Amino acid sequence: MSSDQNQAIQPERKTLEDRARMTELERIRHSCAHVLATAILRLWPEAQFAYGPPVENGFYYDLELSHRIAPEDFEAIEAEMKREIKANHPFERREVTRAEAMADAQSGRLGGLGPRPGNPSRFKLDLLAQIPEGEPISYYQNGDFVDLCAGPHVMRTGNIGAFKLTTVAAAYYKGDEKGPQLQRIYGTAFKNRTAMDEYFKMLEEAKRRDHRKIGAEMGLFVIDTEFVGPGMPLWLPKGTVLVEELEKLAKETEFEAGYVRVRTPHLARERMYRTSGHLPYYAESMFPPMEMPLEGEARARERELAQKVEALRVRCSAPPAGATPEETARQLEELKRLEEAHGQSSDRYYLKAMNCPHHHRIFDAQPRSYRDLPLRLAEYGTCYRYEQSGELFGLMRVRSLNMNDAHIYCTEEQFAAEFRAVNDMYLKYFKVFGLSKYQMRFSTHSPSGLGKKYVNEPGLWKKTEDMVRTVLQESGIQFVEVANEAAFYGPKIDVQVWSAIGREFTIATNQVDFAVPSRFGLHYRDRDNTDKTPLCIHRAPLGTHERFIGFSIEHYGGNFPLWLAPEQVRILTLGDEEGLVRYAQPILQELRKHQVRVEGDFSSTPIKAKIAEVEAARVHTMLVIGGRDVEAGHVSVRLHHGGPQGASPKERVMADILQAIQERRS
RNA sequence: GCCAGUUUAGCUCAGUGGUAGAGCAACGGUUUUGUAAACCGUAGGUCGUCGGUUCGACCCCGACAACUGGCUCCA
Repeated sequence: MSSDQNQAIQPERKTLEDRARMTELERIRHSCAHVLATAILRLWPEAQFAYGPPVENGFYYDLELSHRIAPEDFEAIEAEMKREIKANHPFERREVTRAEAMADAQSGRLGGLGPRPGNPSRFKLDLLAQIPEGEPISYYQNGDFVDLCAGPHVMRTGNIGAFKLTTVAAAYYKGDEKGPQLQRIYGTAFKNRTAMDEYFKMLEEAKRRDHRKIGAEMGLFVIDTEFVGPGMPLWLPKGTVLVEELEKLAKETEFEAGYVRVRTPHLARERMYRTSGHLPYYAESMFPPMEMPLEGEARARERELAQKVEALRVRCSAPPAGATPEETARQLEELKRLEEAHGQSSDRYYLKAMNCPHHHRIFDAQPRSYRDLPLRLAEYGTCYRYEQSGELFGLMRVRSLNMNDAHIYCTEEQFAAEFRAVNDMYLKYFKVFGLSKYQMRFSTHSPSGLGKKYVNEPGLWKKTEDMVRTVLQESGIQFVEVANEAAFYGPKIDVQVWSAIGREFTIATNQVDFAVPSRFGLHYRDRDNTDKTPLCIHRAPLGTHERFIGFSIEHYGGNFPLWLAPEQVRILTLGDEEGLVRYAQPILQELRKHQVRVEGDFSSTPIKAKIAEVEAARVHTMLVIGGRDVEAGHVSVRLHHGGPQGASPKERVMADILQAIQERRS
């Protein structure tokens, strides 16, 4: 994928070398962003501009303006943009000194049509401060509009062939949730009208493939927000087929690769997530805990403890007149101790947001020898994550999810081979699904996050990151390395894929964990009769059912290969005459006997109508049976989206269907 | 969570300050057929929820919820 996609996700300063590599189309779009700013300033001269880069499908400009720009404003803005393009102003580059740039920013000239006294260009001032000492500072000017910009641009505004504003959104300045929120105007631009029309046609097609639309059409899943809750899909029978076919594939693949399966509950005590270290990092994303009533003695003890704490609190907040400072300090100490004990004695349960701690406890449930390693524990575990409401998105981002999870416990020596095997498993899956557009992202820590976002083990970070990098390089896998995106317990590889709509998703993950096993005190007895802590690899090549199926729906446009199709075969008779039904019925029975998902339509409905219905339902194969077929011992095959395939002996057709399913033929 | 928009029948959508329509789907009939839609009929909605303005609200205003497009986050 283009580097702009990454820039959009992770806005880092482009280097001058990056900029020099900007394609013609990117230059057009970047220039169009300047033209957009020019137009907005004509309408609202006080607007303040921040970033205005090209992105994968167009460009945007972030701005601050008291007027809320709405799509109704687009017409007026586009009219101004057209004027600027028609004027065909050249984009003139000028290098300036830092002092000059600061002065122009102060006067409001930068990112404006002229000086704006009392309205300094505050974002440009901030951007200036980010330009490293010694790097040239440049302006680009088109007409009256002067912007702080390293370029490059097209020669003239007239070189922007076709453009259109698309949406308005909010964006945080520099992506910081706590920073100021700006208005972001998105648009797109192309060399000419034809290219732009093609793009919008593609968007239309993408909309048709949207997994939410197809999911409803095909009856795959529903999200019942009223009774179940947002982000918690219900799998309908046809969607459940997809879930179970995926599980079958995963179980077979993992079995072959030496995994063993386990099953764990959906809940665990608070202690689990305190020990794992997830709570401090992750509490926001977990459903709030369930407080369990205590019983018997525990309850009496708890009550006594609560009283003691309360009494001590009163005494500490208002010490008696004669109390010495030592006494007060001692009581504060005591209060702290009791409060802690009080907190620990409560009985809280959390819905699990991840399976690893449960698996760690399984590892610890039996004594382990180096001979047991690598131990690969696999589970399709159900997890619950309290994602922010604005994050929820069809099947792609949900609150209840089924992970294709496994944890591999291994020695350092085994690590490389195991990690490589996991990567190979990804590639194997991608082949089954015909996924060719993907990118491996190697996420590392950042030293500034140590002790906050990341466990404070600089040495281990370096060591494991080196190990992963080496594996990737040795196996010749293309990857990009991204700093400051690791898990809190170690570096990871995420596999990004792009849906038909061009949306980017992390579909799979492969993570190293050097921290949590030791927190759980996991160990194995090594050759030299000492206890050692294993390394742990967290991996989920198929991600979650929810996301993977959501993605597959869009990938296939709902036209699943035979092995995955919710309804694989439908048998259609030409009318409901007894002879036809008598011939068709045993074919249906025979296929069912072999676990084929087959239905029959032996009604009197006209054949054209039956076919129309089956095509709309996206059933993979149709077997049409009329008088001619009965006479010859044939069935007429028709494929969804493939049209009539002619008549063949029924035994041969059935055998071929079974084989295609068995091979998971694409 | 933040910004903007949307919410009318199962689905796709009309509609007006004076208490709602179409097509498809569903259901009941008729129809007996060779590869994407045969005909007739029936039923279906306190117009997202709650509150306000009004003689009167699906329509105007407000709050909330869900969804959509982004941002932040992420499997």
